[in-house]
Amino acid sequence: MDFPNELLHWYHQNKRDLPWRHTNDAYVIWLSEIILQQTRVEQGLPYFNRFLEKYPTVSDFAAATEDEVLNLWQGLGYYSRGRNMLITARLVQEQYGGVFPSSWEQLIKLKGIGEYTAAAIASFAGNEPRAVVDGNVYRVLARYFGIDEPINSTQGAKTFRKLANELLNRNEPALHNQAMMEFGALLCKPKNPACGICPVREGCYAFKHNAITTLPVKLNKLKIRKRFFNYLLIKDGDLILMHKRGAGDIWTNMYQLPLIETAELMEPHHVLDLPAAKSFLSENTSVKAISAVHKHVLTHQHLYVRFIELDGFKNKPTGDFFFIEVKKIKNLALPQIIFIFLTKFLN
DNA sequence: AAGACGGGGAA
DNA sequence: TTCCCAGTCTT
Repeated sequence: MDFPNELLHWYHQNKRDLPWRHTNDAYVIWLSEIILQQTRVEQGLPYFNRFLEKYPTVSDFAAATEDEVLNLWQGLGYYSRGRNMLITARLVQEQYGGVFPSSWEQLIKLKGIGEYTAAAIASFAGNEPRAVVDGNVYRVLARYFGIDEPINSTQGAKTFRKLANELLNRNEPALHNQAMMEFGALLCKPKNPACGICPVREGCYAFKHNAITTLPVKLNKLKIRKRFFNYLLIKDGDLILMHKRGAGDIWTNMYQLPLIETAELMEPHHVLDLPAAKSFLSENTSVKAISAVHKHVLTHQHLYVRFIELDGFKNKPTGDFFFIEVKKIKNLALPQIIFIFLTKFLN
């Protein structure tokens, strides 16, 4: 049996029972694939169930508001996925009459759908012979065939895409793709792969040459920026002052407390002396409480976050600032750091 | 071609 | 800590 067929055989015996594997509905497949981008199955699963329950069809999704979608997406990260889904759902509703496309050529044009997702939906929903190349596939192919081209270089991506399509079982593209990914996720794992029970280890370059830990090769030059966030907690009875973030930074269009960002970690007293703080303060504003510094880790940034509770405020809020009832906070899409703090603080 | 974009789980 | 997850978009 050749390599792809061995994996297919392995898949039939070892696959997980996942809800999106019981449907051919392109909309449902799309929902699962977007949620699973850069996201573990266990983390995405509850979101998939909630989204499908709230938006059973793409028409239901298209009728949602961005606030609603982001609120449902809260905690999953990479929020542009949620915003792009709404754009795509509305386009599918308008241009395709609410019928989600399942051909690669149509899918690749949609917002939030790249090469991987187009191949996934086209093969799972349309039975189109397109090989998926995700993190699992990169790893499995790099190890088995001993490919040391960086998976995140332009040339490397081309090499792996070509190989993946050569291997593709064109009679069973959906099962083939599922098998490749499942094998990478469950057996040929990044760390401590289960080579001891691997059905294809005899043909595996990395197993034979003891290169499991060096393959796949990935160029990594991640620059991490430090940022210092001072959040102001301003309450007026059972109202709390909130701010809607704009585009061009993390957490686009999500909600936070009034923020004063500083170039370095500062004492709260000095933060309040800054010009940026003036619009929130009056002569009789006093500091009520100061939180410890919370470190919040993002992929490209480390946030050092402090919450400063104030008594009294100055102006009627304008623009993107507004007071909202505390009990309605749960309807806003909040970054995790804000959500966790407020959940604790308000209870 | 490189950088930005979240959050969490595993080792 | 470090890695990386059923990647995509922007510059």
